[in-house]
Amino acid sequence: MEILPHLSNTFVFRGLQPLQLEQVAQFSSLKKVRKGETIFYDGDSADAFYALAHGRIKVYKLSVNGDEHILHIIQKPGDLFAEAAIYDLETFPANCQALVDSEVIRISKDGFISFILENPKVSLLALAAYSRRIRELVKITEELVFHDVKSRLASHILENRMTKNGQMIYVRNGSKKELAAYLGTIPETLSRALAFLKSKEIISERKRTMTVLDPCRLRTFAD
Amino acid sequence: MEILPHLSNTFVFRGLQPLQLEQVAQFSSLKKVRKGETIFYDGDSADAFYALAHGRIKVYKLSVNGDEHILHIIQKPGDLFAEAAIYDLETFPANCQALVDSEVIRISKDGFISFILENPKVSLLALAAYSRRIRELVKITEELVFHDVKSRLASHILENRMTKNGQMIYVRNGSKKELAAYLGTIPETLSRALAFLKSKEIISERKRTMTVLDPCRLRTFAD
DNA sequence: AAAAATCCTTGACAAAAATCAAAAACTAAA
DNA sequence: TTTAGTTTTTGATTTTTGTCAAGGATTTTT
Repeated sequence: MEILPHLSNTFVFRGLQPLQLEQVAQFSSLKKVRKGETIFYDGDSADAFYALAHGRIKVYKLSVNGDEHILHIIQKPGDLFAEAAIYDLETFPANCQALVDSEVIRISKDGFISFILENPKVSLLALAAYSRRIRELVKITEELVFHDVKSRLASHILENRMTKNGQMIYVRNGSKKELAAYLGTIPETLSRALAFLKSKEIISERKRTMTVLDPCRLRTFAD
Repeated sequence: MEILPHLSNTFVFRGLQPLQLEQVAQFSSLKKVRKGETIFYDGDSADAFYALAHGRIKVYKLSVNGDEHILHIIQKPGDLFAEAAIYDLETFPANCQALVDSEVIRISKDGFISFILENPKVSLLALAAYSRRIRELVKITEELVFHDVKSRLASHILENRMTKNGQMIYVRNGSKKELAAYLGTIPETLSRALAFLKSKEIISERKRTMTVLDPCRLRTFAD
């Protein structure tokens, strides 16, 4: 059980005393999930929440005709998911599936609640985590309402870019279908948006790496 | 100072002991705001959060060209707003303005944090409140991605309807412009969506009251 | 390396929604 | 009540996005 190092890497439990971590470990368990495996379904009874140990997890909703909309992709070890369901909901409000072979930590709802009651400082960390998620979601709705696909793509690239020897690059880690779902559109529309940016020589693309050729003009599309 | 009854009506402080309420009152203050008055602007430093005593408040973002998108309308006394900014943000992430003459309770950030640390049970209530907001926002993004304006309108009516002597009615409390912004669209498009539902005799409208003539068919548009 | 499967792109078209402009309906003020 | 103001509706048009279908490209499997 090498669960402790993973726990101390979650931002809710980071900075806890070793003794407190031991307590948390008592109501937590490590679970391996294979690529494509579902961790929980929309509507499943929610008696736990999860932290990512390593891998890639998607949290998504399905529309009546089966289109999926990705609400959240968890890929940073230590990030929590499904916490929203814990406090006042009986069932999970979305589906959750591993995109690659992953390991997740399952943290029991009841265990966590009694732990919080005994360790009030932890609750402030949890509240902060929640408020971050809220702002993330507010950002998403704002993007959806104010901006078209081109500009949502531009923002996304600018917010997730890295710099590699002077070049501004964005490395896509999922499929384009996934990226499209994340941006609230479909692969065809994403493809056209990308084609547009490439035709204007604002970005270039090779494999999973996009290079931003003209950051300035990309920014004008982003807002 | 008739602040105590208002406090005990907020869902974070509901159920608190009189003594605890007194404590909360010490770092809270009642503020009158006139219609149109701004409570805080996007970017203002966030050293407090708010609860509605009575009135109507909008929390909204402005796009670069001045279009407003309403993220949240607070009209239920006791509802919190601007809490997201408290825990890990220095500034408010949106604007906030009174839609009618209102009274709000300003709750100091520092005061609240020390209070939580001494009263861990309250944090569970706060966490529950947060998770509700998260689900609300998830619901909004989902609606925006999956559904067109007609169906967002239909859902909205169905979720906010009341029953008055056998009739299923929806009473609009803001302007249509406000409703349009809330639904993530513009007044013209809302107007057309309404005209459509009226032409099909699914709803009728008189003043600010819409009567649902055919709940069944309205529901088919909602999903 | 060939075959199969999946993913991505492109085109033609249809639908949804935004924009612009103007008229109509409603409200509030003089 | 008349006027002035705002809000709402309607029409014509354009832009954006989705749908469907087909062809390429890429990856995976055998």
